[in-house]
Amino acid sequence: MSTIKDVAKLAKVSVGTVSRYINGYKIKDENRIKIEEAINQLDFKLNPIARGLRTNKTFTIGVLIPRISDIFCTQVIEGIEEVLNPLNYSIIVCSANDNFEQQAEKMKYLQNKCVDGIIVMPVTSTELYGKEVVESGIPVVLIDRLVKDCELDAVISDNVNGAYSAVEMIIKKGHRKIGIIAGPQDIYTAKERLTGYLRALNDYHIEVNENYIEYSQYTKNGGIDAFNRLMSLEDRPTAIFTTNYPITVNSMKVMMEKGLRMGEDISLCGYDQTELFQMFNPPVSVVVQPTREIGIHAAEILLKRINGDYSRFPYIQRLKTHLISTDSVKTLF
Amino acid sequence: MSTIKDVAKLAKVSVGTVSRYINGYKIKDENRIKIEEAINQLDFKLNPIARGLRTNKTFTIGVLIPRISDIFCTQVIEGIEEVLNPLNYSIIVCSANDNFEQQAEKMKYLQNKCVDGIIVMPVTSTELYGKEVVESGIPVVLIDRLVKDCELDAVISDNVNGAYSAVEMIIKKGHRKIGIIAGPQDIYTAKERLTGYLRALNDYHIEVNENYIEYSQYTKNGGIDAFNRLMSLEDRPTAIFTTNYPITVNSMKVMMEKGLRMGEDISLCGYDQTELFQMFNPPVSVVVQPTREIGIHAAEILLKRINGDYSRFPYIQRLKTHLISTDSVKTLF
DNA sequence: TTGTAGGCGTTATCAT
DNA sequence: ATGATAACGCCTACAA
Repeated sequence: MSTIKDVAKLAKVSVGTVSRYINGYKIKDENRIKIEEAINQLDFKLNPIARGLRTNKTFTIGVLIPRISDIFCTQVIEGIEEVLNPLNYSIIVCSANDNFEQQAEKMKYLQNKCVDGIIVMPVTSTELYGKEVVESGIPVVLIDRLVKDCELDAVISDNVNGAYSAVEMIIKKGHRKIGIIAGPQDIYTAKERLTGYLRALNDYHIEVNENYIEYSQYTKNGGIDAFNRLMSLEDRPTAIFTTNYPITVNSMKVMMEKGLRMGEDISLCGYDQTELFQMFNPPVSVVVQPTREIGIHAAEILLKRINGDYSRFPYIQRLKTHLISTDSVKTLF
Repeated sequence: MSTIKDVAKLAKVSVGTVSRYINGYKIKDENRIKIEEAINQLDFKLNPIARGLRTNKTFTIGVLIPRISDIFCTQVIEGIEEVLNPLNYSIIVCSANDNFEQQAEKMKYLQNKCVDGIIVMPVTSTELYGKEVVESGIPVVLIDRLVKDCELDAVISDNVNGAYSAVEMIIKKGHRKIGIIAGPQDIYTAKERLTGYLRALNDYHIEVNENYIEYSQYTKNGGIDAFNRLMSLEDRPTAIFTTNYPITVNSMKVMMEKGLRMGEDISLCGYDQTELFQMFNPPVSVVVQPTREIGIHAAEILLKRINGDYSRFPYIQRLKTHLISTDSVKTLF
């Protein structure tokens, strides 16, 4: 690997001139040409490690998500890449494995790795595990979930209205006994979706039946027990709103096992999209989040902060969801 | 941020001693204690950038995959993480966006980023785009696909036997008219799966009908036309083997649209697993790859190479698949 | 506009 | 076992 020293020698200029050329400062045309020739000839590549040592910038950003194999997370990452890659930033991906201790650890880890900024999807909304990192001054942008008592930029989707639109659709199809499997109320998203549910019932003057509100973890196996409890009620709901992907999938699984026909014996509306959902018979109604856009906006805000622009901080951006309405929710009248 | 200089000053030793302590060399107990105290007091963290400049090791490895939101890829990454994270390596994830030019670009990009090694899932098997990078001496491990004329370590799944087991199962259920939607034959995986198909037919003395062999791209929308062509044959196959995830999904989509019942009007066996596949009625037969294991083994080989151990190079590791056999393939006799 | 030289935080090579 | 010091490759005053 050749260095700017080699380039300087070959071009018969000083390293300073070479460095200035690289960094876009004005130099004599004559020198520019000589330098360019030397760079080509030596196949010179700037060493980002050395530069990072001087400039305290590594051109890498950390992305910390609850789980790597979660399609929601990776679609967000695609959005992030779309923005960051053209600017030559690389992204270090870390998984918290759905675990808040690991989240705190990985936050510190990324800080120690000298990333220029961090985009994090918190595993819980009660507290930002890894807060010390934020306090150290490194830019951090939240995605998908807000965290209590935490003044940070964030890009989330509008969960209240997302849930509202789903429940509204269910109501308009004639359902009155509508169950929900909500997530843990210490998770921001989960809380908001429950709020949307309650708000819709309220707006349409439907009395809330506490028995129809079930809770479940937002982890991989969530929803199974909750769904079973709803099904074993004496006056069971005619429709169920499942508030995230695993809960939706697992509820469907239980339905299959029990021989319940979706949209016939029981209506279902889920959250988060998979292409496969639309291939069931009937296709599954879902609230779709703008995953890619979340990534794009998060990356853009982060860049702004990295470049020292702290205007409108903390900036909380709420993106609209959209609803896919299908026969998985039966039309009663 | 404090440096080892600060630590040295506070502990009243030289920077050399501190550095030696950090790197696990023997130092006087008395000094060790003083240094540890100083480190705690200053909350000293080693700067990996500076270290990297000296040692030419960054403790980051690059992972280059065709597409980030592909579940197969992310499961592999989880395996990689499992091995690398405990060792303090971080992984930079890059997507080639199913495009060989981008693959070449990203290979160079990773090299310029000074990663210690690269794990790459090639977008095609005809050539390793980014070969110059390999020639520069940086360790590279292939996953999922081998590349022609390319002597590199690789971890792949046994596609021949994977396909063989699927077709064998179909045959044993009484089918004789078995179609296949194969992938582009310049992709190693695709070629092997076709080989497995042919070998199974041969072993069971079933004549190959060229009309039953269709090809399709391995991209997101692959399989639709191919499936339609098979369906429009006068003497159409009774069962179809779809050789990757998108083709499987899209074939199912076409079936739905045409009102063909899977496992009844037409039998289907696919490739690659999604939890949703098992929730259809009937569930979908598939060949399942050991994704996580591929990641684990790839990371382990890469580590070996990074540490200078080039024994048994190039080492090609072939992992077994397993078959989920369901009623999506009808039992004829 | 250019060259020179010091420094970024480590590690490694000397002597001691 | 330790201390002093020269690298590592780059950027950036500073002086010219």
